[in-house]
Amino acid sequence: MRLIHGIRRIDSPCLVNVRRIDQGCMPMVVEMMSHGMFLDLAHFQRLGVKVDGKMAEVEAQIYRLVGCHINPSSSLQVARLLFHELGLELPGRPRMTATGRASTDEDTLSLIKHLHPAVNLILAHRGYKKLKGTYVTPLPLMVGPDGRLHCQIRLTVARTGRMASDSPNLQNIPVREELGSQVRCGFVAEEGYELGALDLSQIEMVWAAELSQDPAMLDIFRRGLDMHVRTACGLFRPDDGGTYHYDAVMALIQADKAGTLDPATKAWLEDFRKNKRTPAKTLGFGILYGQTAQGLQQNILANDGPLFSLEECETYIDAWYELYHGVREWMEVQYRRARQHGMVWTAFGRPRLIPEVKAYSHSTVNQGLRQCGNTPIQGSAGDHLKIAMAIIWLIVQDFQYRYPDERCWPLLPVHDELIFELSPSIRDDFLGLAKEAMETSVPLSVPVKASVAHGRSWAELKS
DNA sequence: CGGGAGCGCGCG
DNA sequence: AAAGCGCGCGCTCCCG
Repeated sequence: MRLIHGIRRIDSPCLVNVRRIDQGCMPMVVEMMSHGMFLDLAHFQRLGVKVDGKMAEVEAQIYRLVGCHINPSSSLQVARLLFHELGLELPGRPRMTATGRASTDEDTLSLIKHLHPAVNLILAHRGYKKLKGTYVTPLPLMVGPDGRLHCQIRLTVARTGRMASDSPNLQNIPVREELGSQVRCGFVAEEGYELGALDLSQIEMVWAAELSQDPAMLDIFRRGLDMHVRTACGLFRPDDGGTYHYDAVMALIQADKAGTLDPATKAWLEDFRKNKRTPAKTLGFGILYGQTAQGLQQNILANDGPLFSLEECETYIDAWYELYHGVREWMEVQYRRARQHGMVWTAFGRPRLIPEVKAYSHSTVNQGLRQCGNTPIQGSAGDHLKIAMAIIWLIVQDFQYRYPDERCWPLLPVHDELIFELSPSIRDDFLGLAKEAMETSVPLSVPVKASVAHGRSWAELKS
């Protein structure tokens, strides 16, 4: 099978292919950097005042509680305050950083937040300070004379082949938390235009299915099922000992969307989401990263899920690999490949050297093995977006030629999505064609789905 | 005062 | 202890 510009799927290292992929997306990348993103400076101004207010409030509360001024940004001072002066005890073993100092990161502090009100205040302060210092204050200062924010897009820094952004990094603009997503509200289209987004749906899971050719995974994506519900039904048992049935759960989800669910069933569904589907989703992503039982336990907890014992976590990891056994076999192939060749590669032949697999240290070897499992998946998805960009670039040029008075600007790639600034009059046509191009740019064993969104600000692009 | 670890955390 | 992949970056702390 042959893709654009002679790019092809190939199961061996192929630098010619890599050059074709990276050069293919260059025209769009160059244009993205030169357009830049438009900021609503007044919004940032208001947000700054708001965050400053909250930060001052929290500082005062901390002072009132502990009677002295500490710097919540200093992990040393925080550790001294919490663990020595207040004498708070961590459940389980003490958590240390790599250099042997007491850890004070969010996961650690959340374990003791019920022991003293200052803990939550310190976390809150960190959040505000991060928001202010990383986004709200510096970004408006980096706007160019054209009123727009230009980043550098790096094609080759990430060793998986993903793109990266710096000066500033526009690929880590907040979105997950409510207050953080207000930063995205400040990324807007210029007056008279709109932002549009195209997203490769679940692309890493799709590539896991494609690379491993695991039958159960292929079946899920071919039939367009909800993988996490499916996994949850395969892994978990209801308290009454029966089994969850995929079709029954999906029927409830549909009914919930239609708003025709009685309160009791709705509560049951919420419980299923929180305690079954989300943990199954967390587990699935963890698997792609080579996560162990300990990490999984923490992560499910961090995602507001139930506390599983380490034994349970191990059982679930094993059960996941049982459910999708092709993935385990594929990972073994990657390990062997790395030991033999010292490298792994993506579906398009982009190689990554993994010298760690030959190291003496166990932990280093294990780190290398996790990279072996993850790199072809993350990297193939990265190649995939680059190839999609090369093809969508043709559509962009076509629109720019046919509608010289309208705007059709690519602005930013974000790992599995593309952001554009568009005239409303061409928006639907362009996004429709680009969506189709994105879905067909790389033919796989399963359908590739792209999702589309548009709105005045970046915050409205969640589809 | 500039440079560089170390830590922590934002995103996919 | 993060034994979770890939990035970039701000702040603290310490050094020369």
